[in-house]
Amino acid sequence: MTALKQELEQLLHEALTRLAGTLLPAEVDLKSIVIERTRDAANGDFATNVAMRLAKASGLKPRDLAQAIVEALPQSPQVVRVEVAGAGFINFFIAGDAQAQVVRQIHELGDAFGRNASGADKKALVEFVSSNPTGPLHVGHGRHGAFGASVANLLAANGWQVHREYYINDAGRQMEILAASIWLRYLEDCGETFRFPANGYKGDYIREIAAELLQMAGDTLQRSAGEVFGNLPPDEPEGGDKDAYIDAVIARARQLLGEMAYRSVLDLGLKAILSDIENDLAEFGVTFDRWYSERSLADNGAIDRALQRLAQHNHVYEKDGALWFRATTFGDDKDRVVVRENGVKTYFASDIAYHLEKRERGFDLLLDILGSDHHGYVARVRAGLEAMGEPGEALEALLVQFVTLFRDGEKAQMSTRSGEFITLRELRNEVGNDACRFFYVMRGNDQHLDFDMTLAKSRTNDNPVYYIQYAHARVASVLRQLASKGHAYDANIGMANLGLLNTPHETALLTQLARYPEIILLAGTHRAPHTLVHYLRELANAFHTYYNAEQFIVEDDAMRNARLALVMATQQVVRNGLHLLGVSSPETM
RNA sequence: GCCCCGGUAGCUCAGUGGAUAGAGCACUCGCCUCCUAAGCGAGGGGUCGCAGGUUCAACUCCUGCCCGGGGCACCA
Repeated sequence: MTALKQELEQLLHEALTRLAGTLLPAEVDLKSIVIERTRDAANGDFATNVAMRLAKASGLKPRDLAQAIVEALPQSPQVVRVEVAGAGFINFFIAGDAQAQVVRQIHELGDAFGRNASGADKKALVEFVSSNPTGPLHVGHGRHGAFGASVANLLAANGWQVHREYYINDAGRQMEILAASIWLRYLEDCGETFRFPANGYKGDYIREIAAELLQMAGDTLQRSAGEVFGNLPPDEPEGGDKDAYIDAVIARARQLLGEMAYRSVLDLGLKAILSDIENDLAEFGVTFDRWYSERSLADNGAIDRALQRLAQHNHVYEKDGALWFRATTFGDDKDRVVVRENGVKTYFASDIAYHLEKRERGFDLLLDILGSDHHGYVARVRAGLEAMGEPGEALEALLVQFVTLFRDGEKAQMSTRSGEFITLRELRNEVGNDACRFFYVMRGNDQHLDFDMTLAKSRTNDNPVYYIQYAHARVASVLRQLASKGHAYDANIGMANLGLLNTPHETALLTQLARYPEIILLAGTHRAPHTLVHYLRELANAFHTYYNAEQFIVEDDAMRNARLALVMATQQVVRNGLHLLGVSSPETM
């Protein structure tokens, strides 16, 4: 909420209060005061539809009521003109020097300009990426990283206490498959020959970890192919079931290696892959306050606590030897198994335990950023929270749709080098971190994303990242020119002469600058970084237009410093906005 | 069958119930002896998937239908 908007609200509030009991009912609903920026400058700077909303209650025609409200409005130095327009809009025209005050505010607040306290120190836990540690990150994970980091930044800018977390799925069958895959590649390195399981992980990174294992363990873990594969059920190419086959291979590995050695192979793989993911994300500017292990939930009893909570509230029952959570009571499609017939707890059990544990840590908002294919899971976990006596609304899930890469107008999902899916690292290396971070959040999360690599790489005016960064660099360039022409910016002169900024281009730029705090609030409330992206483009456009129309470094001290104050404020806002998106603000380009 | 997301300009997409539905790209035409032309300006382009409904006012809310994507495990 900008100061001007608040001022107008106050004025309207007074006007409506004056009319209450005469033209308006005694009890006026003050929530009907909505002030918006106008789309068209011909309709003033701000407008309200309050007369149309209250027309029925007053018995007047909207335009007549609007006129009465206008007449009841107190005078204000900020407002030069108020008029009734259209179906009953009240349009406000703001005085130029009042608009220019935003420049002063930006200079005073600097990096903090645009922040607000709407989050009121509420605590949010943003969980994102949480990719299974079975291989490198791909381009879809990149979108999750960029989106999650930007949403977290936006929440923080809105006054939230934000905690960023990555949930490590280190306790499941896919980890067993990882361990077996590494061991089998190791056996190949030891000279054994066999056909690799259809369901094993086949990426090159497995061979790299296997090589590391060979170096560490020598041939101490070697077993003959005959021992390993004797008496196993058929694999898929032989007409068997690939899942049953890989499970048999895993069991055999356990048996031949012993639990200790098997575990060490698994942990080696987990550690290697996790550190690769962590480095990848850190290079991408995406960091976490905590990497939360799924295993630790079982170890610290959180799962048992959650199951007890469910039992206490009478929301579990036994059927077919398994323990079921009565999720249908809470709006889910079907009841869910939490402990299998074989006594093993399901993934869902650790999931609700994890979310309960998040609440126990005191978070008001549990924001999960998930792949769109996880949508069915949200109702379940929310049901679990409610069943345990926690508010279901605390869980908010944002579903991120798929990414399709395009290169030269063609789909490009596969890496030409490895023949596998393009990794995030490859994408970053090809188009650069800034373009990646930016392109990933250009679209709303519920929109499929076509990622145009050719455009992201291009150093042309088509590329929106450069367009915005260029605005920042251009201001830096102006300041360099200023020095070389023997001038220095004088803040006192600049601030004293903000009233000189009254050309249409200056007014347009001032309006854009004043919108920034509103955009931060909006983008934060909607968890919508793309709103900020679009705004920054518009801001850059207003700046470039101004740049083309006017010379900033002029002889007149008052004018020069006023204009410099304006463009430096613009630079600050561009920098603040790009920072929230994880994009750099270069001084030169 | 049920659930979620999308359907807006040739293409990619914005659009908190408000005024003549916007931007970028593409296309056409202009602008550097001047702070970076990675820039600026002008122009053509639309039954907002379809049909009802609510409302002073619907791209926006509700219902139904059509098309596209995804999901519906004692997997994780």
